[in-house]
Amino acid sequence: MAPEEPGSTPSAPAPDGPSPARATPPTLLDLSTYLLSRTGKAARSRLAERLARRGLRLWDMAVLAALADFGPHAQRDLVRRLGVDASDMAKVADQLALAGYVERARDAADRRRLSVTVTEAGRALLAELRAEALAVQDEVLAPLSGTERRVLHELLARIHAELPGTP
Amino acid sequence: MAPEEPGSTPSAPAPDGPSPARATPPTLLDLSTYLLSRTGKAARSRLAERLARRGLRLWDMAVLAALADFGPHAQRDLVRRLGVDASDMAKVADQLALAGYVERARDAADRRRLSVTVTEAGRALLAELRAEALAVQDEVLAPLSGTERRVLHELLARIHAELPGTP
DNA sequence: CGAAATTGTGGGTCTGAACCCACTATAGGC
DNA sequence: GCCTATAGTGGGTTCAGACCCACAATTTCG
Repeated sequence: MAPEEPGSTPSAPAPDGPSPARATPPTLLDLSTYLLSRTGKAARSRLAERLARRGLRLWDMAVLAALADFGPHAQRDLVRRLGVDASDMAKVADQLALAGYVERARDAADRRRLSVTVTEAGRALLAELRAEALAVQDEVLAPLSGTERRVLHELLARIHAELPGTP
Repeated sequence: MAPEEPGSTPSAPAPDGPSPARATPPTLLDLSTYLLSRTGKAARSRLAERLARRGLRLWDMAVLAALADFGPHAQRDLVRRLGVDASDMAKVADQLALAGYVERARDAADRRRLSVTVTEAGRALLAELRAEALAVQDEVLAPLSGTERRVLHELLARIHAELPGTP
């Protein structure tokens, strides 16, 4: 299991890297679980940070995307599609409506329902957010070639498709 | 931009999937950022949940791995290597020592330093945790073949290597 | 009609992660 | 010997995410 390596005693300047003893344990690097978790976290936090600068959260983007892709939803359908808590969705929708990115209207057929629709401003915002996400992607995937990025995307898509959403 | 699709009105039973209107917005699925974030989160939370059943956190595993891979560390070196807050590391080390997975001893040369060493119990635990991580990996990467998993691992490793740790 | 279920909302809690400061003990420069 | 820097610790705060309950308005079922 090769447990013996100096590292703590800097007597032998191991050819590991520039800084001393900063390397991640191989036991962790061997785990795809670990790499996936780490890179995923990097991607998420970078995007979240960019959205935060606009006063937005990741859920805001998800809601806009759902509305732009699939058309108007009742709030409960957004809840089902995105797997958020209904109460949290109410808050997100409220914020987005206040900022003018979506419009809410009582459904005439069932007046309990609130039908949510993207506005033009919402679509424009979504386009910008998409650009931000692509920028982050470019940062994170910097070491990969175009082909490699496509391969990665395809593999991740297959994994994602099989993940239990909230069934 | 193909914004028009029924989805909300279940008049047309689109051949999307079994459950109605549960599909993730393509705008999100197109982003490798999103897929990376989602799959990474799935991996991390699954592993975290397994560790929690043993009363452990992810950091415990990271510390054990560092000690097993690189030998004894002063606490401050663990802090540097893993990028944790010194105060938090103190707590983790304390827990691990209490449970008998590591031993702490004052460094004779510099009596401010606490030298942390894995015990046999610690190594045994790490082996079990590694097995748990591999089990999670098998769950998450289920849709991929062996070759594909190797490709994915290699791509992720390259990405991870270029991520700014905390320099 | 009356009872039961559903939709949206407001106001919480609980958890983990990350961070920060004050303090003690020790070391090292001068 | 003094003065500054460093190692570890204890006791916090802050923040986001997920969750949960009680409630009003409304629909639907018996």
